[in-house]
Amino acid sequence: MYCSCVNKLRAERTEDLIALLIALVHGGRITEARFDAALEAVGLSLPKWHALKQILAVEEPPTLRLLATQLGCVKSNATQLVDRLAADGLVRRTPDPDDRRSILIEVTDEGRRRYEAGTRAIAAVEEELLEGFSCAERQELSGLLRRLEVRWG
Amino acid sequence: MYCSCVNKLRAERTEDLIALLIALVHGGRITEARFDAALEAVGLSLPKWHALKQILAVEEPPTLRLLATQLGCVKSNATQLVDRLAADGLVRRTPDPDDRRSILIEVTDEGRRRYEAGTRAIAAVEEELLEGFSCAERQELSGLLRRLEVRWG
DNA sequence: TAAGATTGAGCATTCAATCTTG
DNA sequence: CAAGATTGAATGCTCAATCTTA
Repeated sequence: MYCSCVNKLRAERTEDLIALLIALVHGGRITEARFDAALEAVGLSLPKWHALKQILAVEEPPTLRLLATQLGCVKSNATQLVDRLAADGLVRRTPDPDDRRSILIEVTDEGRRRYEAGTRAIAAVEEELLEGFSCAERQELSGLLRRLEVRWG
Repeated sequence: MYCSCVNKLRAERTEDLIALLIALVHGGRITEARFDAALEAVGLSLPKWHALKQILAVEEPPTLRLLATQLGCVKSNATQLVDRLAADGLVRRTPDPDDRRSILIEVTDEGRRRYEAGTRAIAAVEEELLEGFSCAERQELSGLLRRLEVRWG
């Protein structure tokens, strides 16, 4: 018997499980909201910051296809995210000289400045959010989340 | 010194923190996606199921205002969620006899059946998602998430 | 036909403005 | 004017269909 929970009544146990996973969804959402609030001060959002991070992470300007893969989303989402970033003047679309079907995404100077300011804003919020957690607890949480992602991601 | 992490280089430590919190956001998202996939089979989504749960949780049909409070969202979101639920025939708007500004939200018979089917679908997915986690680990994760919510929520 | 990108429709969410009623 | 509800615009995401190029 792998878990002593089975001694509980079935209904209670189900409630506990729902509570646990709903808490995980909720925890993710409030974390995202905190990041967004911090990034708003520099004119970014978490998806926008994350996209800039991925574009800057590769040597050559990535295609939309590659960006979507890096972000773990569908192509059309990357298209629209780049639309919004371009409207903000943070990225630029350039044609791919090697394949006329593709376009390459470049980060502008302003985009790079914004990304760096965003990274500082994020770091500050992280300190605040994890303030009450010991190193062991952080590693525990990190390990559990990593296992979730490996199993389900 | 509350955490041995401080011995790491600043840059590495920041990366670890980002990784942890991004993992939390990601874990919440993939959990939500799994719930949504399971609920799709019964014609629901996680927000719709959650709304039905909250409406059924109170004695008297709640106002939109109360529903928004229960769901932890703004009024306009509750309005539109109820729009979609009503379009599906799962809830019904009725005027509040005590205050002509308010409307009350009632769950239809079909709505109640859908909610119960959704609850069974969710329970099945939960078993699957938490299969590899011991009771102690579940309690650990639950406790950490609860502390996050208390501190940030 | 395949692949890269875009567009259109829909869900879920927020904020700001508005309309009705208290 | 306050409060309840709605509407419109925006962000962010999905899927299905389309357009262009390989």
